[in-house]
Amino acid sequence: MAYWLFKSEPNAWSWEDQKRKGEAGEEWTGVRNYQARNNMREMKIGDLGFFYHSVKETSVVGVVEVCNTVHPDSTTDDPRWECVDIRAVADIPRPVTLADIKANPRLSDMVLVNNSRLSVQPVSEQEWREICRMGGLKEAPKSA
DNA sequence: GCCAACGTTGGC
DNA sequence: GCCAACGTTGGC
Repeated sequence: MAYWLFKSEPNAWSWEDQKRKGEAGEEWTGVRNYQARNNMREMKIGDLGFFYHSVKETSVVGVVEVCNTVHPDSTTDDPRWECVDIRAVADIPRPVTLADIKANPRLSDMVLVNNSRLSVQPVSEQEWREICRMGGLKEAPKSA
C-alpha cells in the first residue's frame, strides 16, 4: 500500500471535476514525463493519493484512490504514455496549502517542496499522516 | 506577468 | 555523447 500525490491545474481538471466522476473514477491522462509515468507504473489498486491544485490555489484539496492500474493513455497514440485511473474518496476539510507544507519541518523532504515540477509523485507514510492531520482528517481514509 | 527550474530536442 | 536552444510548468 503506497501513497502518492497527483497535481492538476484546476482550470484544466479540478477536484470538482474529479468528484463529478464519482465511484467510476477517471483516467489520469496527459502525463508526458517519464518520471511521473514511472510512478504510475508502480501504483496498485487501492493505493491512496492526494489531489493537489497547482498554480492558483496551491493546496491539497482531496483524497483519491487508484482504481485501475496503468494502461495506455487514451489521449495520445504515442505508446510511451500510460496512465492509471483514480476516483475521489474524501474532501480535505481544511485544504493544506503549499505555504503550510513548506512551513512544516516534518515535510521538508517532500517531493512537492523539492521538485515542484513533478506532476505525479510519491508521498511517504509519515508525510501522508501529517498532511491528513493538518487538513483536519481525523484518520487517513481507508481504501475500499 | 515574470522568471527559475527542469525536460526535451536536435546539431555537431 | 555533449550541450545550446527552446518549451513548459508552476511558484510568486
